[in-house]
Amino acid sequence: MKTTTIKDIARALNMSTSTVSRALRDSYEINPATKKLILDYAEKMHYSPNPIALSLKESRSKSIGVIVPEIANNFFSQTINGIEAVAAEYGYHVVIFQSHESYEKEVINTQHLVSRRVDGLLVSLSSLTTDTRHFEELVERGLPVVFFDRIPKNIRTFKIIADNFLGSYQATEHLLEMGCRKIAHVTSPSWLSITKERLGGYQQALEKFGVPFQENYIKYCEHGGMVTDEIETAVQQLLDLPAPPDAIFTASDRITTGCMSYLRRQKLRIPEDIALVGFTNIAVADLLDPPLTAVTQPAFEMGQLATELLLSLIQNPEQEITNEIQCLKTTLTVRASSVQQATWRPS
Amino acid sequence: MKTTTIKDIARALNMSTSTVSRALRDSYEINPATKKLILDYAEKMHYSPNPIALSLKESRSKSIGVIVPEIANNFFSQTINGIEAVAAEYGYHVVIFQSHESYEKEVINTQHLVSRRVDGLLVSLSSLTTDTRHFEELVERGLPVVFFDRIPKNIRTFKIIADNFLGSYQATEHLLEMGCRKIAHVTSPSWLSITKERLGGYQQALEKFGVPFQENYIKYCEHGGMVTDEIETAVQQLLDLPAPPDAIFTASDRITTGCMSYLRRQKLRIPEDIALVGFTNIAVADLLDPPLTAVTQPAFEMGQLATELLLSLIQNPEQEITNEIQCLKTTLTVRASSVQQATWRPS
DNA sequence: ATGAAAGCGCTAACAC
DNA sequence: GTGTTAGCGCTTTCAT
Repeated sequence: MKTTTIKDIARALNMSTSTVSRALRDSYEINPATKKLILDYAEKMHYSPNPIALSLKESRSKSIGVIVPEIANNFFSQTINGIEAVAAEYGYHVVIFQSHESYEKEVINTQHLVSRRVDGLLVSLSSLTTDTRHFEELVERGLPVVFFDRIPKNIRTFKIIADNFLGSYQATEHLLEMGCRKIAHVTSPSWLSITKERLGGYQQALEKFGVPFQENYIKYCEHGGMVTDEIETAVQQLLDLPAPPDAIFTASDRITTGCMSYLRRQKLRIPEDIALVGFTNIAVADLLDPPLTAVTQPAFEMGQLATELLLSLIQNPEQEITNEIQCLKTTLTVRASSVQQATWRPS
Repeated sequence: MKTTTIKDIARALNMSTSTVSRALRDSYEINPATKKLILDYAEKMHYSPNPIALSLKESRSKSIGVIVPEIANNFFSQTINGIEAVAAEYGYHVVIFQSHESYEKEVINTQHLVSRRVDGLLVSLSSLTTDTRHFEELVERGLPVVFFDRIPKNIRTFKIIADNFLGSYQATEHLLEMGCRKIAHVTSPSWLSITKERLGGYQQALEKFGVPFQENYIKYCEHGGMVTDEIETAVQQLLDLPAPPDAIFTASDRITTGCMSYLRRQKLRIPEDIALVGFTNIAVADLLDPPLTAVTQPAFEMGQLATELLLSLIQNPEQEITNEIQCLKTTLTVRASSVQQATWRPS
């Protein structure tokens, strides 16, 4: 598509490109009459500055890269909404890549984005990422990077997370208050930050209630639930225990729905046979059978905050990183999946 | 972040930039020894070509723009997956904008993407778009544009849709076979292509069964369900009819869940009091209460196909547009929301 | 086999 | 108030 350039305008109006450039940027040095002439002509020709030329000149792309495990996921698509909202406001555009929970894809995505010359990076680690040197190196080379949700240890930069510990504590406490004592936890891989944080909250709640922690009630899904099989195996192993759980606390969108689906296929009644609470942002929690008790994260706000920090880092890369980790509150919404009809009345 | 340029390499190795450039592109004219020297040094310095410089030179950005109503939506996030898969394969990156079902935002997004110099555009119209001149003009100016799902009339370019007519026909036929005779249809605004196509299939099924079409069983949601209120008003109006419907056929993710949620709050039993079938790609249809009968679109494939056509158009803008509209098959999955227990047995 | 120079679109330092 | 020029990183034509 042929587009008008400053040069075209200059030639048509018989002046130099710098005059045109200055007029378009509304410089005070340009004669108002000339300015009007140029502006009118530019308007007429649909002139719009070429951002690529500008990027080249100013060696910045005005774009930020985002790497998430997957887009088709309530939590991440909500986060992306927040990211886009802030980015757009500051004139940045957003290039999104998916790791599909694969370490290799994450590394390749990173290389792509760097070679694309994004001005900064927003990352939530894939479930199979244990080695984060590909990011460390970038941070050392001075590229602004902000992590959210699944964050690395030992990389000194901003990180935004939900209060996974407290969210998980509250969910577990709720199950305990409902009378459950054999609470299983089906979660993401053990090495992920969110896994550790959530496991911590779970343990602390147990402790408060004097319920001993049992290792075999914890099941890790390596692929974060991307592989249906791993969820079903985990749940079946739980059901096969000598003392099968009376409740399951699940740690992500996919694990939660996968788990619920499997329990139903096994004809287990929720919550009568087994209670269920999910750490999930699924949109239709109250339309499920039964309505699902859920801990939700402020996904949109997390995306916003992460982007604001990234942009501030882009504008001032030398700034001191205080408040390295910021924690946003989760919300526990109690629904029927964790509450025996007899004992429960809506508040 | 300081990156290595061809110039840096040239200076370091004491040769000209053209030699370096040629070596990096593996030109036959370069002495193998020199070539190796350059390649090794480039490797060592993490050289990667600056795509911005390339874009400027070749006046193409190797990026495509996508405008969808919203990302946090099963259908569109699945489509985007398909888009990204194909784009990545061809070395293109994808810039996504959301219209949030607003005509004004759609126009602004379009301008943004054009001024960003995307090489092509992939669009699904917002529910409030009745005037498509902003796209017509681009197509006339020679920008490759491909539409999917919600497509305009009278713009001569490729369009990908699901077989909305047949999908809708089958859904309605199924309800009729289940014995429903008062079938309401809650759908998107009347002017959208998908609305017309789906209404057409609905009508044809009624006709086949000799059931008269009743205008007051059709409810349009102007904002495509983005506003919860419009859905609830629509459903309530249906329930208030002298002969309230015995079934509702809903036309999108949001309308479907909004409708289901309202019916439940009104303590209507599905399907005993009223059957429900949704034209929706919601992931957890079988976990809902009751499991939801749904017509699903091949969203991923639609994204793939649309992108392939767009890229072909980018590579050859002058090509003749044959097969202007391509139609992919939908799938009807029957679940409990449309089937009385007594009469139904799982196949 | 290698180098010099122009040009992609734009800005800004430096003339005049 | 306006023009000339160099340069952002890269490719490519035209020398040599």
